[in-house]
Amino acid sequence: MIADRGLAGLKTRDLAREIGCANGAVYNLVADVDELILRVGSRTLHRLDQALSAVESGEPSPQATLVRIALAYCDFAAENLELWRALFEHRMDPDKPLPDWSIDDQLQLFRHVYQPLAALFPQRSREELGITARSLFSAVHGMVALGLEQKLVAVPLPALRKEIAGLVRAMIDGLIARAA
Amino acid sequence: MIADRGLAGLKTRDLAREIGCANGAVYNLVADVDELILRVGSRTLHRLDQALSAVESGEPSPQATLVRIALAYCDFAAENLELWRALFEHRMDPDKPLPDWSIDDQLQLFRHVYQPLAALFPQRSREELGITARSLFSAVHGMVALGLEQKLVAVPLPALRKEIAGLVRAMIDGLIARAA
DNA sequence: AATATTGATTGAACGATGTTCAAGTTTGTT
DNA sequence: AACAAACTTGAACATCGTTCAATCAATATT
Repeated sequence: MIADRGLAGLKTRDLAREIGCANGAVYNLVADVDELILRVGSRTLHRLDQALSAVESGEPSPQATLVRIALAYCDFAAENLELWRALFEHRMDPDKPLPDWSIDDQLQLFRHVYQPLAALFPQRSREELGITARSLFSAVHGMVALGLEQKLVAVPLPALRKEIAGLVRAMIDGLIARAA
Repeated sequence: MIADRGLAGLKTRDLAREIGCANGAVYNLVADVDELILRVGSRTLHRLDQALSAVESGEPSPQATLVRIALAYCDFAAENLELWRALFEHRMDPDKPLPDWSIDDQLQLFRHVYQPLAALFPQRSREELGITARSLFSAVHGMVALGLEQKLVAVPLPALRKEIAGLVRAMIDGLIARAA
């Protein structure tokens, strides 16, 4: 339901009707809609993880791998738009903290960026690499997020991919030049 | 109310009580909560615009200006966290389109990135520059958005500023190197 | 086999929330 | 003073997530 109606289109009554039970029965499977959304998010993150892993195989240069990962992220977001958006649009009540399994899911993502980065900058510490990996990931995420937004001018997907590839290469080149 | 309770904490009844009128009277000032949020967003965007303009004065190099703009964006987001989040968290019904004045507000933002970029790459066309400006802006936005997120590990603001400055410089260096 | 216990299922009900609207009140004009 | 226009009110409506007493089914126990 999230996939084709968006997070806002998820209603417990519709959901109950679709799976064939009374609306109250939803709460035997799940404590909250919050938990429901988190569990859907967990599946989405795992599929995203697989999509990113699929492009890491046998690549010559770490640079090329990073570009391919960024493009794979973009493609996944475009092909799973609503599910991907649900990962970031959803906000918990400030007092209810995220369960640990959900936090773990999210941290796994940076791993994909971390490894090629570690190959590029072997002299850097684990912390430095972790921070840079997060920054790089965030930058690409921002480009995808605003690029796929309908709010402003919609960017055609091929143009967005080209921009992402260009800017990722520029970022890596710049990082290498600064390290030298 | 958005500023200190967040978008989700904005309730028409609370609002009516706070401004001293009946809950129905809110709809004489505004057609929707959507419009209300958009109007608050407009104010936020104008203040953001001013904050970015304030760092553009008499700067030597376009590079330094771009870094300062990125940091100013980060600082504004940190100091106006909930209002800034409201700009991006809010989603309209898919059938109700954004009013023109709201779209204009948002497009103005890219102007700040466009001008220093045009100084750096005078040979590029207006379209190319516009696209690159949007990409650069989006990348910084992504770093700020995920950096200020409490969901994952909270990043201390000084560390985030350092990361943004570093990656912006790297991106610009990379763009220049590729242009050569 | 008969009964008791446990657990799932139901759907009505509650509270919160955005929105509407008939009725009442104020304000402005002639 | 009399009328019209506009504003204000607060009750009512629809739609949510969520709860829960009652019912039902299944399983365990005697």
